[in-house]
Amino acid sequence: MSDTRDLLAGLPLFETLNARELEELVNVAVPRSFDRGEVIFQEGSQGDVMYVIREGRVLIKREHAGGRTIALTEMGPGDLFGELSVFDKEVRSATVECIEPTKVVALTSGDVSRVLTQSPVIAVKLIQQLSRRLRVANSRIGDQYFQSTEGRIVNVVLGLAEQQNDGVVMPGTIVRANQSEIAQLASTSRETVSRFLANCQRAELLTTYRGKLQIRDPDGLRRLVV
Amino acid sequence: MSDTRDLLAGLPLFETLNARELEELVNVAVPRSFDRGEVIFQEGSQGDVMYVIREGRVLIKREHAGGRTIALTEMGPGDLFGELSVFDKEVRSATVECIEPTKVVALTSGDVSRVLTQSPVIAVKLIQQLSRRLRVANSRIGDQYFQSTEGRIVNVVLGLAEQQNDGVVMPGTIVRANQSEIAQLASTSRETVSRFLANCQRAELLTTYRGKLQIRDPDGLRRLVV
DNA sequence: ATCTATGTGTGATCGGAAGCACACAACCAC
DNA sequence: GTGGTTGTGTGCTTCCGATCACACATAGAT
Repeated sequence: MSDTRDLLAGLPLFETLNARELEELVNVAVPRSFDRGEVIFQEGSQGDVMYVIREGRVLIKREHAGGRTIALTEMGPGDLFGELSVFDKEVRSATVECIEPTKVVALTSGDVSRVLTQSPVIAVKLIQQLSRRLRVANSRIGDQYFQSTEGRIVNVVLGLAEQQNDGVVMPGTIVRANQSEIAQLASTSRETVSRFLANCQRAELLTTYRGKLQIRDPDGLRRLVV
Repeated sequence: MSDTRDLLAGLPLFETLNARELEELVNVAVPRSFDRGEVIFQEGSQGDVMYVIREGRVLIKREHAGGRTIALTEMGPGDLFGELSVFDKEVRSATVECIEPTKVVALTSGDVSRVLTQSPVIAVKLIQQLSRRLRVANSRIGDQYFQSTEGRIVNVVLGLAEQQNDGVVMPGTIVRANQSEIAQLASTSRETVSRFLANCQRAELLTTYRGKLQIRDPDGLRRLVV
């Protein structure tokens, strides 16, 4: 599978591997496909496989008795998930659900640790990546308290916009996401998202469609976040 | 400084170092002392030094325009903080304030990375530790949404109780913390903590003092968290 | 064309907790 | 002692946003 090799070679994490090491990894990587709505793994379950997204989008979420759900983050092509359980052998800390038809390659714990212990460079890269994730998580903990609900929704929308468009957000940028998705990422209710987006539309900050929206005035939106 | 060696040798992170490597680290470690209320470093500032707590307690916090403050976590003897900036070279993501007279040893970025690249075992340990921190952070993001304010306060109190008493919480266990500290850790207001603790006292779940409290009925408290 | 699933708009209600404003209590220094 | 600082208890008001309960709009399937 030469596209698996391209995928893995393209990850910052593995870019320092030499051809032979890379080939080893490619040989053990298992490609898998999922439909929209399918769950790749469930919070609380056992598992020591990590995944790299080849195409599609997934939502990393946590659920709670009573049907309440929040999403920790959304991931797309090139993103890596499921590593936590690989490293610390604990059960899955979140559920991963595909919000589009999604293709991934799976790497098992054993395969990864072999590469890891052989290559300190990769270990250091991983440490950096985890550090960054920790920063993001901490910053969200702060935001949940500091920001109003509307501020959080704006953050989510702009965040998705960046993520889905290589970091560039300008008037006209499209964001693929429905209201429930935004609500879960902003830890609020779908109704509140609906009302707020309607207001933004009236204020000509953005235009809404079914399942996506278009940013009209990025700076205007940013100004809503204190 | 032989107690610095004992401190570092006692950390899970460094336990696999051999005598010579350990000695190297001890030689470059700089001991420092802070008073209660002093700030070790501030969110947003530059810095690539990490610290190991020898004695005392610190609060890792984030502040926001308008005086609102939350605490991400409390740390005590043996705990490590400030590593994020060491690994990813970004500015400090949080402020660290001493809530007791505190002694630490400081390790600079250079010293740490030398050890790190030499010893893949330590790198892997670090990855595990960061993974665990990430889990905790994610779980708090969930809790902020899933739990009621009272549930969060209970979680904080029980969490502190464990942390300060080697993981053991039983009737009679003492927790050192004032209401503001608890409020910041639970992201709520001091008044709400006061009211709730008063209720708990009436329900004979715990007894409050000035700056500390005593757990009377751990299970009764746990039952308040759904 | 019709049916079903999926996504959206909006009113009405209602409770929880933040925020303000105090009084009071305990500890510290000198 | 006497004051200053730090910690605590509690009433009152206000308001944000969750929740319930709908109607409606659009997309796909057959």
